Amino acid sequence: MRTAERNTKTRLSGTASPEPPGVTVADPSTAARLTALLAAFRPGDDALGVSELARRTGLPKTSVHRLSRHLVDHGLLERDGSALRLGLKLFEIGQLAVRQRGLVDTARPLLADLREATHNTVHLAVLEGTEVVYLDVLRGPDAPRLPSRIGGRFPAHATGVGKAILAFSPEDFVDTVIGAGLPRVSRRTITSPALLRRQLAKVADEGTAYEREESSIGTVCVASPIVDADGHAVAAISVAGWVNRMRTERLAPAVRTAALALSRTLR
Amino acid sequence: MRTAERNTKTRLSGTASPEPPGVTVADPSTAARLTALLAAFRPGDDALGVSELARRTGLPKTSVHRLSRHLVDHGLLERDGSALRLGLKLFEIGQLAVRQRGLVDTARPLLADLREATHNTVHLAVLEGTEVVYLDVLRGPDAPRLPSRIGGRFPAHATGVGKAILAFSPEDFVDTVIGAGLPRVSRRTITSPALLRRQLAKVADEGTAYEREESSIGTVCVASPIVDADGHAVAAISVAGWVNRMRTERLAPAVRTAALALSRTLR
DNA sequence: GCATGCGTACCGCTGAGCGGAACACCAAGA
DNA sequence: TCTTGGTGTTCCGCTCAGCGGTACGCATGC
Repeated sequence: MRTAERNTKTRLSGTASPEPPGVTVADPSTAARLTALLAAFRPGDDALGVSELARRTGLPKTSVHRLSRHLVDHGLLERDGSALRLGLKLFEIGQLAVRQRGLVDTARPLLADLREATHNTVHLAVLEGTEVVYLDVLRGPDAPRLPSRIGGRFPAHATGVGKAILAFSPEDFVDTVIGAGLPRVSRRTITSPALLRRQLAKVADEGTAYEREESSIGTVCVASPIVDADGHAVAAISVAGWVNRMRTERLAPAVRTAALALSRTLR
Repeated sequence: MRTAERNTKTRLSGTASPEPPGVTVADPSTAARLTALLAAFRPGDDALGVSELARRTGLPKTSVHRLSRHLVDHGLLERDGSALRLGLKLFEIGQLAVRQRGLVDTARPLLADLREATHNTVHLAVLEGTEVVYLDVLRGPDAPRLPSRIGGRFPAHATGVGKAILAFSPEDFVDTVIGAGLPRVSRRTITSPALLRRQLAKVADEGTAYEREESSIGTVCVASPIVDADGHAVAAISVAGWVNRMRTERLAPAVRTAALALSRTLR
């Protein structure tokens, strides 16, 4: 085997399993190594060194060195001295990735209206696995410091948009998410499968999902799904704000209306 | 040689040059092939088929098939039936790429203020080669249909932000851009090196760059560079609007002020 | 001095990647 | 109906791009 199996020796755990702990790449394909390298960059950090990347990916330092040189040659990475950062080309391609869906462009004006009308932060998100990915975030004028970030991820069950999407997704899909576990994000996060299912049933009935300090203390949110012709959710929008300043029930109709309009436009 | 050299036969040009015309990949490295595949997607198009991708990249259909399967496995591409589109993971990584620079986050509030004050579309862009890449675009309420797009490219010499950056860049850099040619974008695009140099000198003197229907007929724009401690431009911001509705001279101080403030904040 | 971290270079082995050939499929046109 | 030309996909033997251990130069900080 060509993979860096030797790395296990440093953390000598008696794992007989084929996959050592960490983010180590099992798949020896070059594509796997390259994506691992790109995915090694995390929200917080700036430029990373070869050694740090090797540590994160589980690849030999030598390999990281060579691969990164290739990626730099093609603009996917950039050199800053001897450190590496994600290249602008990735940003360009990434923008195309969402634009392809058409969702962002179509939703933009409506989201802007919604922010204007509510003076709060509005979100557009899709489901990816058990998490939501924020495609667009328009911050309100007096918005709280929300954990949501364009391109950022968040556990679906802990967000309004997540619950809105799940409520309009096939049953077995919800099972998968629940089966994967409901990690606690804030003090109020729903971690009980039964409670979640009860809430989702209500959401499916009303068309709007509420979230009260389940993702971060001090904030609440109302969400509603964007559905396709079959009634399945493809995305969701939400309005979020301070728990003591925002009356979620009052904003629900606005969010619901915008979501319905968007669903119709996309059809 | 392993590369798809055979492709030249179809367009049998007597090129003895090592690089056949088109976007064909000369570099036989896997990284090159993978990036070529990702870069094959263009702003307009939605999901692409294997054959189309093979045509665009110059790679054998078989290779595209295999490579794309790998990329799909790792989330960089997604399958839609048998067609392929850019994956959401690329969007996520792409967002990190700009966030790493800190520019976007720092500029956001100021750009929002600028839009609020001017009621026009504001831009944040950096220089990449001979073109500018838009990192952020905040559309004004009564904005014209500008060709600028987040993540989009545009020839530097034909935009306000481009001229602002060039005016505060090392001489030899400007030479390179001019040497690469000044393609005409609109009827009013500056294609004369001498005229461009004269304008850049004025921009360097005043700190603001103007653009009058040089990128698209009907629109004008005022721009000002974000400079580092050495006085070199790292980016630029601009306000753009209708040619007959916007008085660029009047907005110049606002743009200049915002740019200076941003430059100071980033230092 | 001597660790310990870094980024980088050398170089022989080898299997992942390669792509031609052939496949099944689905139109549109004869 | 049988082409013809376009898809996407599978097979399989050859081979060179990628691999990674080893080694080096250079900063750090005991």
